[in-house]
Amino acid sequence: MAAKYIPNEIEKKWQEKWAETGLYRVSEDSPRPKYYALTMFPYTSGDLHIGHWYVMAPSDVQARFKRMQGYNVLHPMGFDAFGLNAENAAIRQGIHPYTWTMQNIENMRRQLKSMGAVYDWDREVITCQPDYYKWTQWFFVKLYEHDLAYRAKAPVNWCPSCQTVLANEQVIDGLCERCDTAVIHRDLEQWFFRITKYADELKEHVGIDWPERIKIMQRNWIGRSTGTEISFALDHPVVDEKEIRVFTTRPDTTSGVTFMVLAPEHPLVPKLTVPERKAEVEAYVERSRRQTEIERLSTEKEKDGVFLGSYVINRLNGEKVPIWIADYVLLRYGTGAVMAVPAHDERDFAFALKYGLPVIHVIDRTDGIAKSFAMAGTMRPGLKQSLEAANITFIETSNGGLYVTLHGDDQIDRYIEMVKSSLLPGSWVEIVGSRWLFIFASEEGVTVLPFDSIDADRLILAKCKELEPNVRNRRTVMEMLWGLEFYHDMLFHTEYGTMIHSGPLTGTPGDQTINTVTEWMEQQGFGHATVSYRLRDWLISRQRYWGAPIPMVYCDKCGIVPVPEEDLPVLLPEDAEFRPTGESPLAYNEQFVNTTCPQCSGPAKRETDTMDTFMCSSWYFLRYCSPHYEKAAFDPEKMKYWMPVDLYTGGAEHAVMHLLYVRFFIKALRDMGIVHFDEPCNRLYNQGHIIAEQRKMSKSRGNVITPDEYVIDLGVDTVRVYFMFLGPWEQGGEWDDSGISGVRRWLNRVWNLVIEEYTPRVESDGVRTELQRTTHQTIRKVTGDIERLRFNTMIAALMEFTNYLTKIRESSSVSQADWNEAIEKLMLLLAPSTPHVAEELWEQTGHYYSIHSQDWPQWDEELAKEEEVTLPIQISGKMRDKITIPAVLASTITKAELPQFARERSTRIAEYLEGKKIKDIIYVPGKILNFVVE
RNA sequence: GGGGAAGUGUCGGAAUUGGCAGACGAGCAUGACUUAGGAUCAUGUGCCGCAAGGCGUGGGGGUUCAAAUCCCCCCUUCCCCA
Repeated sequence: MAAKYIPNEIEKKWQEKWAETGLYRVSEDSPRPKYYALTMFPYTSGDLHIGHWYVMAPSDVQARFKRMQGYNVLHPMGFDAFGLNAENAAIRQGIHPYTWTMQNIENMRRQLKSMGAVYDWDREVITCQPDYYKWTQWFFVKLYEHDLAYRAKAPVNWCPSCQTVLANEQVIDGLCERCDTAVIHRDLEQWFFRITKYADELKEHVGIDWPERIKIMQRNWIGRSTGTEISFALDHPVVDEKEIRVFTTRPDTTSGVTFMVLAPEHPLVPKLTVPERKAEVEAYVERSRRQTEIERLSTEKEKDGVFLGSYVINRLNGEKVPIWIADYVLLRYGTGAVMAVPAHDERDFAFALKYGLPVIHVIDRTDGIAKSFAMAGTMRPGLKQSLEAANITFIETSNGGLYVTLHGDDQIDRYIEMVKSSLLPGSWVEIVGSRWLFIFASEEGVTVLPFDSIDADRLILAKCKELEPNVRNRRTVMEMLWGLEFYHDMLFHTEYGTMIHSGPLTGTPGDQTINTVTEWMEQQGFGHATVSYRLRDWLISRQRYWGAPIPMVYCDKCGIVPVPEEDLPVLLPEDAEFRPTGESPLAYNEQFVNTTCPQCSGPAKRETDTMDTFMCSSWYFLRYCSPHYEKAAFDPEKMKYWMPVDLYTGGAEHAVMHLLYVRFFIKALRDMGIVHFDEPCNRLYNQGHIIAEQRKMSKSRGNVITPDEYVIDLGVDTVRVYFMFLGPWEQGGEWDDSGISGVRRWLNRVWNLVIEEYTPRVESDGVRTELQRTTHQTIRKVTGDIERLRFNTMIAALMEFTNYLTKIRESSSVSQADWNEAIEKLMLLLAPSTPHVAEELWEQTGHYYSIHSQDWPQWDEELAKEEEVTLPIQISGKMRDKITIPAVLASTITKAELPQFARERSTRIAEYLEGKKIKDIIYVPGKILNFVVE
């Protein structure tokens, strides 16, 4: 009896041997083509959990596969080691962030080693080590020198609990990403990277194979919108500015502007506030400052605002437009001011109704529908009959009022004529929707007033109030119309249509409005086409200790001076004091703060903020190319050899942060001449997430599951395979270990299959060919699946192959040589997935060390080809029988021969066809045969 | 509200992209074996039906000789953005 499979023994044995012999040491002087397989490095938060393994184990399989395929594979590992977690631990437990981080790394490294990956540990990169962050700082200076880093005062997201600034991306639903505290706004002097300079290039993903959904997310995040910047005239005694500019994507609606809204923190607000409104305005500004962005933009919340008491002039029609502030306008977006067109924007419409601001329609409906309500007692008898005669639809109320719906200009015109003659003096009727008219009748005659401007609104409302006491409390015509539910669907729309009520531009058709209006405004000199982005510059300052210090010095004489390369790194002092004050602990460290100016050698102060950790992770893949290089961030030759990355795997949660920053970084370096390519990685793949108890695993939630016990219990190869076998990699899913023993059982079977002696008995040529065919089909399937990162079906194929080989062993019907060959292929196919088992079996079957240095098996398309095919036969689309025929025949048989052929081969089919007339025969060679019968 | 992904047995999932639905594994059932194990092996296992057969891929409609797959409407879940 052969030795049993005892995972822990062979795992230890081979991991030691691989390390001793330097099996996975990577160098650049190889005749093989290079392959850079990068996995997002982990953040040093503590233990690795199975979520990390789910990311790393399949990547390792892919890298091993590429290695066997003959590539010189770089598949490195490192640690993203700066960041808030370490510092928070320091505050809570009094342990220095460096100590805490390095302890974590030690444990994580141990766990990673137990996974048996191909990582070349000589290339490990740790971002919090001075020899790494020296170069992080160096890149900062480079960006500064190329005008891609600048300092500005800006309202920033501030987490009161973490006491630090957060990037927009770190604010989730108005809460801090890390501690779920509500984020507030604060003005601070900050460092920014000019990522917006690259917005257009980042929006395109030229020449790279990235998942469509990531590209879409990045495009949405960048949010490029083309529109028009329009100037509104400002004539105010105490304000120097003579205009307020707004950005809009709907310049065609400009003549419908009935008010303007500024962000509460807009610098003009104090000056534009009239004294009697000062208290109200200040209170509102104060309140919105305390609110989170998400509260301000929430659609559930009713929009509110305050009138400043000042006006701008709409240069299109000369109308005086009141200026309001409202918190749904953000200073960061566009110009911090928007023109409000309540007739064609839902939010503005609600705002106008709430505050009694006029609503003027300036874009025609495209469906040509108009509505009118003829109130009971306002019409002479006979209108009903006229409407019926004209085929106009209406609903009569119990007291004789008519709800009229008009379709098209003809009906509207005819209706106007009918109304003109039917309307009783002292009454009015309005037509809304595809026409905006008020018809008034008095003893003197009939007056038709177009509802087309703010003045018209005033005039019409006054006349209505005279006639009807019920509407005397209405502030606008629209408020009056809104009182009638029948009209609701007519009162605002956001479609593009022909312009109306727009002076010289009236009549411009809907498909030309944007261009025509913008050109016209350009000629008139108060508007121009422009592009606006949602993407903001990347704020990188963090008021924290545990990050790379920003290498800048402030000198009274020379101003802002970067630290020269020979003085880098600016080291973090070891004796920092950790207090949650909101300022970097570095600010209290006098030895750190006080320095001399690199230019004039006079006394100067250091920048005390540190960098966002996304800066550290923006170039770590470059460092892997030459991790010990001292003269620069990387050895240019080695970088040229390895970069760009061939396959980058990691979670989709980095879609708009890390993955956008990395691309920006590379583009910036390219423009500086430091790198030679446009994109950091050619192929990106996002695996899904393993969740536990419906949530992502995290220490704070207490739902962390570590791989360690599974490894001790079942062996690491089983764990690796189980992660792959769970389901499609990109999908992730809830952790459930109920199937893991199945994988272990399978590996047991594999083990026994290979180890136990095989004795041929009756050799059969037929079985031999079949064995060969199955082997080659398996090689083809496994190769294709790893290439496409479909690990679950790859494992299933290997299981099927083992099941098949078990049957062959039972029949003992192939020669020893044929058996050995099949087993050898099986071991090679297993090598990337179960490196330890494969290596041990390789040795036990008398092969030389190491299986991982062997060539990946090739398949022969001819040998893999089926000799016979199973042909399903349908009668009128229903599956009735299957017949097995030679593959050659399947492709040569003619349609005419088929009915007879099928009858001969299948009595069932013959019965079904008995007495039936065949209307049609569908035959897809080797796939399906379908007789369509009467 | 907008954008994206998904919905298949008891469960995880498969289906070469329009051609045998349910591969592979788990679970369950029955049996065999035994140095009684976290075994191992064999057989069965979508639903209804004694059967012939019928029904079945979230629901409803459509295209097609043929739909899990394509089109339209609706429902549910997850992710991203407002």
